[in-house]
Amino acid sequence: MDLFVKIFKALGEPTRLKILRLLAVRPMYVCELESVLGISQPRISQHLRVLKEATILRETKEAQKTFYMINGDIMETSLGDFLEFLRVDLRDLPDFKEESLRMEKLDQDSCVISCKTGQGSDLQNA
Amino acid sequence: MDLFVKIFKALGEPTRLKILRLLAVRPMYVCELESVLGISQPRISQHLRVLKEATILRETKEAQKTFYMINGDIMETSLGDFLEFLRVDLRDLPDFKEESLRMEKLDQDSCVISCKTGQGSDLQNA
DNA sequence: CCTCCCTATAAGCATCTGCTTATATAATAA
DNA sequence: TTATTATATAAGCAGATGCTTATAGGGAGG
Repeated sequence: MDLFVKIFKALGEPTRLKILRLLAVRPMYVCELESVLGISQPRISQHLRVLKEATILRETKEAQKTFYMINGDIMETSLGDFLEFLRVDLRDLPDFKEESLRMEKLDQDSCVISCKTGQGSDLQNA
Repeated sequence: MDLFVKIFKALGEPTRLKILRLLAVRPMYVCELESVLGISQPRISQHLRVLKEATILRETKEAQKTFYMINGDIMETSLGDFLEFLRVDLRDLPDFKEESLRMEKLDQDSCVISCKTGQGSDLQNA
């Protein structure tokens, strides 16, 4: 889940989306991105770092230049994984261990209509 | 592009991802989410609003309760659209009109190795 | 009516984020 | 060496974000 958050956070910024879209055309040097985007070099470097730390990009050093490219089929893969994450049984997700139990308890008590009551019966098990 | 940013920004937050994952099991009332997640009601309401404004969720009012659910197949659709957005020709994206031109110019001048020079020839057209 | 229940919203606060300017680092060229 | 090119990083600041506490408002039931 943490990786999904990191990836989505990286994608949820207009400048970074633009960089990603340009690198989808072809890998580029930082200075090329600077020319094409028309924004400052530090600004680009900072966004590239975020995208790289989210495993979306990877880099290759060439002399003084740095060549940035999309990390393989990361987008297809990770977005596919995310849809799968939404589909699988909640009990199979370690991050949702407690939530899974509370939800089953809640479904058992489905005869109880009030939320307040449901919460009460839940607290008995907390 | 703005919608993509909005969607990814909404997804790039752990609490919201958890809410989304729970609603992938079944639609729920706010008070149910409160019980299952074990976090405060205002906190949930605020996150629900963000997800709703990103078109990820929709709501149905039932008396005092509000029923939240995932907005159809929004995730499959929008993530598919995003992959398509990364694939299409840059010139077909209105948001990349200027970038598209600058990039073509940059590719024309590919004989010029230096970024500095490339930037110079680009500025001639600015 | 009055009182809960459910939800939304507002205010205040601490943290995070993205930008600019300035500087550091490293490789290349003169 | 000194200067230049390419990139990364740091500092500082304004605005955004997420949380808590408090409150508002609408419906249900006594």
